[in-house]
Amino acid sequence: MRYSKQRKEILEIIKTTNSHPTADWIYERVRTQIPNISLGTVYRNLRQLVDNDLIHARTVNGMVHYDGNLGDHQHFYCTDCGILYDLDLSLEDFVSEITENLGHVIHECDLQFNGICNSCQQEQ
Amino acid sequence: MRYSKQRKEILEIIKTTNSHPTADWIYERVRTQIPNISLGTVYRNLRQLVDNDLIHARTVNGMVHYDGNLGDHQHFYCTDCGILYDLDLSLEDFVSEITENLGHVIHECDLQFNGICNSCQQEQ
DNA sequence: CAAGATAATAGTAATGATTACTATTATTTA
DNA sequence: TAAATAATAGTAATCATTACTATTATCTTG
Repeated sequence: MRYSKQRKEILEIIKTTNSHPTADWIYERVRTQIPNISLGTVYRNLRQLVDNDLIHARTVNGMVHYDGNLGDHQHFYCTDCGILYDLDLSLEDFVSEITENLGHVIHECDLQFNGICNSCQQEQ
Repeated sequence: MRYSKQRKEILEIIKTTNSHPTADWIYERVRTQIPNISLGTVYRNLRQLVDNDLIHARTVNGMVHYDGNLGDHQHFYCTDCGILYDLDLSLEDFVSEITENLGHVIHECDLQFNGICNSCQQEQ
């Protein structure tokens, strides 16, 4: 992977933003620095950066949000204002942390494990 | 909300399918019963059914999957074959249940809480 | 350091899932 | 049973994302 100034700028924006921006938001932002950058370049780089594990992608409400924080952490999504908050919690007491300490009201809990299932392992 | 034969058939399909189908899969399936049903009708009904909490929607890999199982449960997504398995686990011992009993290998854990955040509550 | 190899780019066209629109049809309820 | 209106089929439009192509920038190696 080569490092063009477009790629450097896109990575820099994601790394210094903790609001989990979308591709379009990143495009508008990077255009202030590189006015004639192509939207396709933004998408190509986002995919490249995710594939190389330099950033993470997360789909919320059908839109992909990018996250430069690679540390193991969870999220709280406000269904009213749409902000996706970072959470840094131990599994034992996350619920009380969210409701009592942070004051958010939980309506849904969205837990999913990704990996290779039993039957796919048999085939290898 | 009225109950047309299209709506009844779509709901029936989702309720009797545990493979978390997509809109397009449901469209192909319902067409065997109602050949001239419109794809728009399928989407309109899926939204309606989700809004009325008769089914749940879940986005995986940028595609919306529908779930007729309204009970509190978690999921395991195989990144190889793409099957989204149902899990019914207590939070304490879910990881050992998945790896030891079910034999799946976990690569990622995707945990998100949805609700109303502290600052949105202040505004009300 | 120069030059060839090739990865990345800008710009544009295409795709694919989903939504909007409109005239017509079906369901409801009084 | 008939008026009120929700839902439909069919089609066009939208919106995020991807594909394509000729050109440009980056990397590597002699």
